[in-house]
Amino acid sequence: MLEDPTKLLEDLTPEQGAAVSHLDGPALVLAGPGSGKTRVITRRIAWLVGNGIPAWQILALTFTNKAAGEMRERVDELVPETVAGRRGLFVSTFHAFCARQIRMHAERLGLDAGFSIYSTADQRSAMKESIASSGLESGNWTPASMLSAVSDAKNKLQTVEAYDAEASDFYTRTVARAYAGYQKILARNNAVDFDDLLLKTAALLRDHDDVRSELQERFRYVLIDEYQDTNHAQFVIADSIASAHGNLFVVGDPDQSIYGWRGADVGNILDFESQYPGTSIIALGRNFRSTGHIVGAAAGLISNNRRRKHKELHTDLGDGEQVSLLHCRDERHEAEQLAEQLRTASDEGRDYRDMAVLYRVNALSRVLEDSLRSAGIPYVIARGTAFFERKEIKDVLAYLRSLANLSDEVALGRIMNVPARGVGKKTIERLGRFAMQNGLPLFEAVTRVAEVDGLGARAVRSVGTFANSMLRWRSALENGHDGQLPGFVAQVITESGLEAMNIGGEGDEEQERIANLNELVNAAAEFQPAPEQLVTEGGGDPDSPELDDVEVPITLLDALRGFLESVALVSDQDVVDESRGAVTLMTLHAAKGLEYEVVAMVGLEEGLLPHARSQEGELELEEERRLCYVGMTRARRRLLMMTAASRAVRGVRSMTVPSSFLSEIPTEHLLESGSDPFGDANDGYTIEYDPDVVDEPGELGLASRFPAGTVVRHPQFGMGTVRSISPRGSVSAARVDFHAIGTKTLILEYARLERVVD
DNA sequence: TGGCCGTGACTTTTT
DNA sequence: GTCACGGCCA
Repeated sequence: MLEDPTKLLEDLTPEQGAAVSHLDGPALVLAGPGSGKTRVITRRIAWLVGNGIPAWQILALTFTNKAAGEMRERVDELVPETVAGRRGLFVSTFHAFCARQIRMHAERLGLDAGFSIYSTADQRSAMKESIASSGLESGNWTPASMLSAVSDAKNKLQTVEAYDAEASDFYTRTVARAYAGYQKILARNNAVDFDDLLLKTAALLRDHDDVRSELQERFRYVLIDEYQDTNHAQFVIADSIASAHGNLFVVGDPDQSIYGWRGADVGNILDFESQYPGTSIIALGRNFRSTGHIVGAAAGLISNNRRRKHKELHTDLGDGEQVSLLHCRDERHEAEQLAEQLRTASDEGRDYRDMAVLYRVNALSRVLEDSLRSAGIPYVIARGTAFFERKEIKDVLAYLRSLANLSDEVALGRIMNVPARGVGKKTIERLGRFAMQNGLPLFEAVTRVAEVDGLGARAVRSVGTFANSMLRWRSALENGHDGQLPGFVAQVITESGLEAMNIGGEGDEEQERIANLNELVNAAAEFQPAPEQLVTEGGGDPDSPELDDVEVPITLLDALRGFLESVALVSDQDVVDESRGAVTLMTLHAAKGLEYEVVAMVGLEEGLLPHARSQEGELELEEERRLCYVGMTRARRRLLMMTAASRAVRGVRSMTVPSSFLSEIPTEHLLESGSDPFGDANDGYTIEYDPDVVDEPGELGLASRFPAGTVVRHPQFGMGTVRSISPRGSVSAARVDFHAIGTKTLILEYARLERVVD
């Protein structure tokens, strides 16, 4: 193919071709759903290589490992690695790219190369500690809210100092203190969080001319996928690398911007033109994915957004099926109907792997799983991090992380007494005090446990044994090579006693835990550093036309660090695997960039989509609408949208209102069916609810169910009479006279009050 | 010290 | 309905 690069353009539309063959200067590709965005990027890479640009000068950035992997694969198909100038292509996620830069220049950022990347759970515990030690004890400051404020700041590249300088009111002053304490803890543990990866890379590029010019020199061509979801930090990083040569090629769709809450700035794509004068703009409006009714329905919906660039969408694939809008009685009914629909599609000859079920919140998956399981329909849930959040896996990872980064006291604290070895809170406290008093890292105190005062003989012996194991493993890491990684992981699992601890019983859970531990060893065996990690160590000399074919040997310690990094940066999408022959269940967010023959969206109700937490402002509402749009446009041939007339949330059942988005879809594209719980009930089920509830849909339902005078029963307080009901924010407070204990105020939504019928 | 149990708190989306 | 934490008992 490469002998004649123009062949790369043959089966493309003129617009696609223009994008692919764009050579120098900034370019913005506005790519509607299904318009061949990935195709354009991969062809373009091949085109550049075919036109004499060495692949190692090309940097392609994505948001998920899955997208990066697919891009690599598809480029391989177009231009095999054996072709001259093809080696060294750098395709990576933003976060992995940044992690690598930080690893290479760790010392300049005050880090050790073995730094840990903190997971959400680690972040929370660090923030908790920060809040506690900053004396912010009054309960109003939750770690979650502080972390989100800190994350916002970091995404805007505000360091502690910058944030502090601007903090003027009580709230921001408080955040500033929590932020400062939090960063101190991260530094002490030689750790960074997700946002730091971006922030520190941006700082590295800003403050170190040599690093910046090296990257600028090497990466003459920068391509970015899903540009609408970049935040300010990512913009600065990309801009800083691409500014020297100006070859910044971005692809995205403002209508699919769904990460505003995470700091993504649609302004990056909307203002691209003015940021980069001379930008070539190419709009891809033809949809190759979906049939007419699906495209029409989605286009009708998104046209309700006021803040957008108008864009025509069209398809040549014919009208196809109308979008089915199916109303169900409740979430169980919805789940059963879903299973039935999937079964029908399968009976029609469609493969389960070509079907996906999308929902707004993860909590919805449970009832769907139950139903699919009992219907015998194979399914997988796309939750990339779920595996690594299991306790037995977290334990092993804490060992590994602690070994990779001896300063990581969060990890060390987790494992000192796991499996239980008689090292309790007191012992850990004394070790900590000893470390503090002598200005030592905690790990040092552990290895010198004999010097610590006040410990019992048993504790000294246990800690000593633990310390010896750690030192032994650590020296194995330093002396080993990368091929030993799976063996090493297995060794730690066994010798630490974690294996014995989990072998305990015979139940399904125990079996599963052991299987998971084995799975982790497999993951280590499958782990390979991304190809680009192997190539450039020193060989990345921008003047060398071709990189060495020699792969630099990697030590076991480096391999472990790479493995832990890949574990820290998995996304939900990364575990989506079409080859499993199963229906994929995932959130709407995780579905971005994917496509399926049959797509079902469930829970299309007010409060869920749009989500209650985003109904305050017009901006948030528009993002919810885009989210709905993203979901709908994942479907190639059949789109099924479902509602439940009543839904139990946190154990409380209430009537729902269909999503307002549904009424924004032009009716000619819709085929509405299903039961109307308020109409006649001869459609196969009977109404099983209290008439009081049915009369009052929505959140009023619960309050109206317990008017003053209602006799109720509470699981703890026994029988009582409702005295009054008053709204309290989004919930209702009830004052109840309990016969046994007197008057109490309860939140209706949480108290499990039962109406007692007399 | 460790494990169990009860209570209370909370519940969007994620690299 | 789920999880985390604190208190209590062995």
